Amino acid sequence: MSGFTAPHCGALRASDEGHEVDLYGWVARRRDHGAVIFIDLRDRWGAVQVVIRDAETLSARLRLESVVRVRGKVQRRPNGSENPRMATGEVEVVSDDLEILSESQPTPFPIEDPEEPDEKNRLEYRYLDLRRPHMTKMLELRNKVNRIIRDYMEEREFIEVETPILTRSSPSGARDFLVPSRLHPGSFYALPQAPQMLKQLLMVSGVQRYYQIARCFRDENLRADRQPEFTQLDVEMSFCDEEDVFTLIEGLFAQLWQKILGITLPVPFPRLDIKESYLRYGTDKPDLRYELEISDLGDALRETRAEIFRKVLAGGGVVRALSVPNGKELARRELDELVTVARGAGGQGLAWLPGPMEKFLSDGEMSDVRRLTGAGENDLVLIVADRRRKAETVMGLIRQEVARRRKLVREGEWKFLWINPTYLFEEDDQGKLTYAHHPFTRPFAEDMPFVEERPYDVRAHAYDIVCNGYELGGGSLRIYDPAMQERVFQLLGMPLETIRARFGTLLEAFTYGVPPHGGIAPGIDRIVMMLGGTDNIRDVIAFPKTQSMSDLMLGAPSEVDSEQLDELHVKVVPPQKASS
RNA sequence: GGUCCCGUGGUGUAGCCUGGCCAAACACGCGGCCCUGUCAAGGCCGAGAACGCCGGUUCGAAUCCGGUCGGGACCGCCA
Repeated sequence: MSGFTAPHCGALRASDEGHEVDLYGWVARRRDHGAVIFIDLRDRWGAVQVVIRDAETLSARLRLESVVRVRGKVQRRPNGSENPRMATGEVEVVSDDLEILSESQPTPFPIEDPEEPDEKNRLEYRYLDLRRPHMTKMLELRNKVNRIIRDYMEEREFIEVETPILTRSSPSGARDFLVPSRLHPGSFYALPQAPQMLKQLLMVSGVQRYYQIARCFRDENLRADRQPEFTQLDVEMSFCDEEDVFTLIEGLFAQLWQKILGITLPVPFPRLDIKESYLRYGTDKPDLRYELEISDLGDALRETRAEIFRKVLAGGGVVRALSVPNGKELARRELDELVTVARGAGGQGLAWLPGPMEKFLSDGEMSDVRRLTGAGENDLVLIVADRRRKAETVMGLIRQEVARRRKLVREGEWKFLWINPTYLFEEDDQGKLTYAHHPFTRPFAEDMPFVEERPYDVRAHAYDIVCNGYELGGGSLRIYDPAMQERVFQLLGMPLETIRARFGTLLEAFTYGVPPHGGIAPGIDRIVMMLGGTDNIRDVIAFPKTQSMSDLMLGAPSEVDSEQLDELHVKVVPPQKASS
């Protein structure tokens, strides 16, 4: 009998009673009573208890995590010895032949211990980390998500088209990973940050409904929810409007949540203007599982005697506040910790009322503050004054931190929303106009008449989908009208050569009959994170990298032979060591 | 580029703030012995770390200071 066709350890049930089986698996636990030994034999599907008698010769070699084959009979456990905590707990397999296929040394960390091993060890011995049942579940979950996505998209007549990994540096804003060309000295391929241009070209090709579970690469710094390579459900569709995209994606999320968690998500998802999101929540990916809304105190404090506030407002900055319910009971130590959070985000600090600032505020100002923030008797008002973006970032983090500390987050809720509309342009570091998304994002036609006077008020047909404080994806309708496209490039002040070099292919393609189109790209890693109940993207990627982008298991990146470099026409220039 | 947290036997932690009682404690694992029904099995015995690395302060450092390496969280960055 082949072990491949043998029954699964974790699948045995009372109905299998009496069956003679061969089992293959790993020794998960061993309980040695001398003349009788119990082992829990684990495979991907779970574990079952095996009873071994007369096993003197073997017992010493039955090490944890060794791979064994057991032949025996499935029987009901003796009355009273059933284990309700195991799915297979009603039965056991009585061994009459046991073979050790492969012995295991003691593992660098316990496989069965519910406690998480150190991250370093997990990543160095990732193949063992993945053996932990929790991680095996994550792999299975991710597979299930992919399958549901594929079924869903196929049912709606989308076709999956693969796009190249060796491609050309693309228009989006992240740093590229480059691959030197052997045949073209001095030239490089870029790994795709997203198949953006290709999926739009597929619309010109007449594919009409494209999707791809696509690997994307961005050479930017990592976060708990960001890896340098990640996977997107890349979608593009022709002849669609925003509602089509929303409906499609809401349906997909509803199905995922239904099929995996058994939860019915209310659709459609609410929509929130991005400016409003920044104002009220201090972020473009608000967590709506708690209230805590931020208020703007600008109008109330413009003339205040409190110099810090007045100066910031006079200098074009903002003053924002958050009322903490029953915050008066916050200890001074906790306030100091919040100040540390604010400073950690680059903020100047944090003021609070009632508090030391109070004496600089008039009665009228105090009552305005209370009115604007909705603060009651026992509430504490936290205040940040800074340049707008900084104040928003700081307040957003403070809001999160307060919610976490005060346990205001309603666990178990799923607060999906669309960030929409967004705006076409942003200000860059130099105060210049730049695109908020990418230069093909379709503006609201009705907003174009005032683009000269108020460019930052021009709305865009762009959207992000957000859940519980995570951005799960984003997309837009694309410009297909050459006149509109030209206008946008002109407003951005992009030189013709730059446009041709970076977007020439797409613009030319658009002269051959381009359907109006749009798309979106939900991040699969983050979706699996949410469904798997983890807050770390490494838990849903089989072989992830560390924060410094190393693969501790394989030892990547690594140096290569000078012959390889020569062949690629690449010369390494070591970084300048700081002189001591 | 910046801020913050962590680094003690194979593993997970305690000790570090308030240096000496710490060649370092506990649990799991590991080795040996006992035990026919356990399920985190149990009992007894045993091996195993000079406390990431380098330097400094001190009569004395796991404990204080500086640097460095590694892991993590965040800001910047990431349409």
